[in-house]
Amino acid sequence: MGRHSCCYKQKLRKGLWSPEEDEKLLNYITKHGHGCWSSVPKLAGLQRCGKSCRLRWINYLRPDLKRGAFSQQEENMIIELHAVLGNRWSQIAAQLPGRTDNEIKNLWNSCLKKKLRQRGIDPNTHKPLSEVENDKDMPPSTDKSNQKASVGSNEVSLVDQLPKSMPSERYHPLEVSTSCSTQELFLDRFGTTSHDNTCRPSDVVGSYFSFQHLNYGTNMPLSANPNNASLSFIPQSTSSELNNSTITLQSNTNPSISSDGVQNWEAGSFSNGNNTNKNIQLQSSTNTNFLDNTWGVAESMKVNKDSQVPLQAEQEDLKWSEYLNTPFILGNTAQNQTSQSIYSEVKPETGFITDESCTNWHHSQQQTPAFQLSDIYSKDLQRFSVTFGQTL
DNA sequence: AAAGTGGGCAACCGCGGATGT
DNA sequence: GACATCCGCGGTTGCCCACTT
Repeated sequence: MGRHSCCYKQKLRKGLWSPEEDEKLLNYITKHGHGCWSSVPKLAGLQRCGKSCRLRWINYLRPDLKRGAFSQQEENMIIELHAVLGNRWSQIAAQLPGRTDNEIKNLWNSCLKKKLRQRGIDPNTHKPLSEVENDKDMPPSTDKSNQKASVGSNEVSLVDQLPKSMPSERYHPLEVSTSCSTQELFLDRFGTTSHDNTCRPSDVVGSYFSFQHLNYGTNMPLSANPNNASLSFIPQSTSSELNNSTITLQSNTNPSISSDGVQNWEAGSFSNGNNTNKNIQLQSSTNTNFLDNTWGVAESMKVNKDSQVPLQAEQEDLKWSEYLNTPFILGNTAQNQTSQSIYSEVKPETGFITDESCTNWHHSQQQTPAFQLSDIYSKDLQRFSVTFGQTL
């Protein structure tokens, strides 16, 4: 495992950058691009190592950086993403245009962690502190789902290849048993193209993919249909014309993979009454990603006007923005759900509602241990949505 | 006014993955 | 396959500054 040879060299400046150094680096990269970072300091006339130059560029000099304090939406977004991704700062930063991983990491460590604790939420697990304390009291053997929680992450296990026919009533969080976390599951299944056919997304989505609503300040109705291996986005039925609106992520057997390694997922049958069969190209790339184009969950998320999501009518845009700022809900009865953020007020989460078409695993709020289920499923969904976008 | 303290931030360090030879 | 190099990431450190005593 090699290290930067420049790291061993002496006479290299360390510490804060001077304005002159900034100017040199900025001028050089503006004119020539960074190319090989190890050669940048020499060519730019800097007494720095390449790593230092790269860091300075990424965290400070890059022209697309957004300056200033984080907005509330951005903070919410970070919290939500952290709940999904854990300390994967670079992936979180990828969802926040103009923000760097370092910036987000600092914000988290200095500010957001504190805020969450003040609100009674454990920043590592994103669960209420009381619940976390209870978990600690429990013997390890009684809660396998928590054993996999990694340091600094809230990773929660997911059903691993549950049979399609498994009755939903039997599904209980404590029975969730996996050899890997949800995130790992998706990373494992989606993150590489080298897997054999048993590791396609359809296995996950189609076999037994469960979602529910997560009150992180977003309201994202989705459903999974285990019968046709599809993940559906069901806009909140705030108006009659949207009642039938769905975006179905067709889990094709073989998602197309472009030459740059980006897997392309076609969303079939996006319709809102007036517009049918609109295809949504779901790509995981820095420019167009799952969250950006499909269910960006915060107002601050840019709406890529070039995206292939065909938002034609202004009214439609408005409704989309509503969806993007409301919690994950399964089904189209989301208007009954309170959309208060868990981070605004700690309260037991309500159950989740599935799309009516998904009768195989329909859960009603009355008949399930909704809080536990929702706690797990919602995070699974968010992990899926983000991981889907980030790691394909 | 000086010293102490804590928070925020920029930068460094060390590691692992990817790639080239 | 072994090794070297580069890149990127996450954890940590240390400086700066505002605030308090």
